[in-house]
Amino acid sequence: MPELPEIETVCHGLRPFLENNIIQNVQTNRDNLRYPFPPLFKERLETARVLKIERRAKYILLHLDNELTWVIHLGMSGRIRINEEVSNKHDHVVWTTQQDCHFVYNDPRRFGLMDLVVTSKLNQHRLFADLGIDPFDAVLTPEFLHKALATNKRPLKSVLLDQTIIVGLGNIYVCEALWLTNLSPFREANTLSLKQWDKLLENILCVLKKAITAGGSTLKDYSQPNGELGYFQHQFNAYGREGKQCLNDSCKGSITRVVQAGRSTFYCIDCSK
DNA sequence: CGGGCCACCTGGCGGC
DNA sequence: TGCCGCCAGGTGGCCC
Repeated sequence: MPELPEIETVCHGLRPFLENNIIQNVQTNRDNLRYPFPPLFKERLETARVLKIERRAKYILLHLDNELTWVIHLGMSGRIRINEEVSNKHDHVVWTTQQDCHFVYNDPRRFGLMDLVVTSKLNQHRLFADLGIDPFDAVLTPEFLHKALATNKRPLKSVLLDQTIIVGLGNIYVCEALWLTNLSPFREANTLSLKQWDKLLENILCVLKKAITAGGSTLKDYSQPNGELGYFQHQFNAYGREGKQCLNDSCKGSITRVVQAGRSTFYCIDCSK
């Protein structure tokens, strides 16, 4: 479930049950997700208090009172359920708090990861050292993008997916933001005017905000930790709409699916330039 | 070095 | 039914 809006939604759902609470009874049901669990994973988490939960890029950071940060990434299929006692296949990590809340990390494909990192050294950690700018960071401006990509001939689709430039966007929201801006995913980054970067950034922020408000997008399963569905998928204009009519009022075209850098891209050939 | 491709996993779905 | 191929919200290593 994991682009920026979905991670934001998960953080939001976890806070009331985890922040200021003490972790106990951590149980791992296998040795690894994408990577092995770090040494003493269970021991270092148990009795620690969660001070604050925040999102960085598509990572969930749980800052603990023992100078460590619990890093969680949901990969493609990771989910966290709260207070749902039924146990399912692929429930890989289970934990509780002293307040008797019960948490389950479920991840069929195991592209997710968990790690424990010294909080003061987070920025140097290999997962975070090369990350680009968050879309909601004021440092990210049209002027910055225009300048930074002035000689970059890569297609916009791959530039926007590149987490070393802007973080948080994934396949869905890149397709949506480009469609909203009438920009082709094949358009070379260096050919955008400052005005076009301005429009594109505005649409990126707009689509992300709307998706967060909607609780994220749910493609196959529950999105939010409380089991509620995210419902932004009902507002998709491009993603998953192959063969359907373009929703741009002044356009008679339809949405095409192509494979770009190994991933599906949905766009309108007629009105995206 | 930059960038494209493919692997990492499991499951669901459509077609035959 | 059952089997097969394709597809899926991400990342990172390898190879040119």
